[in-house]
Amino acid sequence: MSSAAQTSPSTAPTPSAAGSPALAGTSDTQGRLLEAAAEAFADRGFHATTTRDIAARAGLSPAGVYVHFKTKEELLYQLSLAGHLAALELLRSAVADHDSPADELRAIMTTFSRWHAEHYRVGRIVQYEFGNLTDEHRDEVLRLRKEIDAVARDVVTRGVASGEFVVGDVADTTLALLSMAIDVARWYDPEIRRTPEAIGAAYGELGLRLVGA
Amino acid sequence: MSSAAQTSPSTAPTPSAAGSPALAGTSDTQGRLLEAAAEAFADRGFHATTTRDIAARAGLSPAGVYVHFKTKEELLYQLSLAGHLAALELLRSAVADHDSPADELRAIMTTFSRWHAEHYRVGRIVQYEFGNLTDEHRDEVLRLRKEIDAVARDVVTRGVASGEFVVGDVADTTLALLSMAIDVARWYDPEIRRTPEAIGAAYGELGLRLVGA
DNA sequence: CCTACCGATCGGTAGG
DNA sequence: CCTACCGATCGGTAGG
Repeated sequence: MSSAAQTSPSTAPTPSAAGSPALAGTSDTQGRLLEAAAEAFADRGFHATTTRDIAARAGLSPAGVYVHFKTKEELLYQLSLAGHLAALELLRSAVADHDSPADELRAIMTTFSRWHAEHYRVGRIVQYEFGNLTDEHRDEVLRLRKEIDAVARDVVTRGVASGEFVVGDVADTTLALLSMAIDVARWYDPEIRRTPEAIGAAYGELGLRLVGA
Repeated sequence: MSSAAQTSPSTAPTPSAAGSPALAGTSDTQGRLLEAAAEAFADRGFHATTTRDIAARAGLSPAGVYVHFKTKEELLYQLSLAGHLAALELLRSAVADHDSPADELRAIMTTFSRWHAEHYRVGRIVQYEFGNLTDEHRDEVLRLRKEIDAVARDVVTRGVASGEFVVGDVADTTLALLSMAIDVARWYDPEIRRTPEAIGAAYGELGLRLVGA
């Protein structure tokens, strides 16, 4: 239900800048800054967002950002990391909760596309602001992206092996499946009448069609 | 073969800033500026690109951009407009060249995904820099986007009517079809071994699967 | 967490 | 199409 990665519930007053990438309903200043940055980065993009804008949205002075984060990129990194971790965890849970490739694939597509609708701001940051990370941070996040791909590819591979799926090419098909769900973050708008749940359900079925199941 | 919209082959020396959004292999200064801007906008994004960088790539002084374009956004607009026109023309031709919904859909998916690979820079500008246009320019381009959607939706609608296609929901399915092709611009990298042609062929078949044909 | 501020850069213009 | 430049803004820091 939450977009957050697992957060150690440290009530200890550790003001470390490497703090938890909570993002959920936190009301502490660090969480407010992350939420403000998520909104701004998703709406205007990383470079078009000023640290002053983030600070203002969080109710701080222009320099208030730097009390909690070393750089503007650090804010992007925390959001990107938390988003990737959440997405990976979501896919892994979807697979773990089912026991045939078809059910797993439906669950993956349902949960992944729904997530990109519900959390379309973080989704956009994950998918489109990736290139603005530092080299080190990009490399780290890239590892998570490969894990996400691997989870999906594994389901398709097993479905083909069991004869449940018939596909032309596993890699092509996996990529197209993920594309459908990822692109939701681009076109989703909270104003539209389709709910994230309905989108998830539709994409679960579309995913099965793509593998001939 | 070309990414350009129809260009009046004006050899007349009209140095108008409203000149042709050629983008093809033009070697005139305006074309060089557009190509330089396309590279920079696609690689770093609109806001992260400086007019000085564009000018340098085109071999001009820092202020050289303003000889040909009123603002940095004007450059983005010309690229976005030309890209949308090219994409729309491509889809219309694909439909015109075939005479059953299945063949039309395969052609649409093949050409659209191939185009997003071959012209992934312009594709990224079209899909992801859209929000950086001025209100007027965004409205104008939005009309083209709706026409693009309409071409695809019409093919799906006719396929359902003729019984060739079986889909859950026409709008959902159309959106998912376009998503697959559009997302190519996000992940495509000229370094990979898959060619734009191979991607097009694969996506043509994937599109048919999605409509149960 | 704030005030005050700096150095750098940027889009755009003046005036050839 | 260039040189020279301006006004504004921005990320980040000093020093409380």
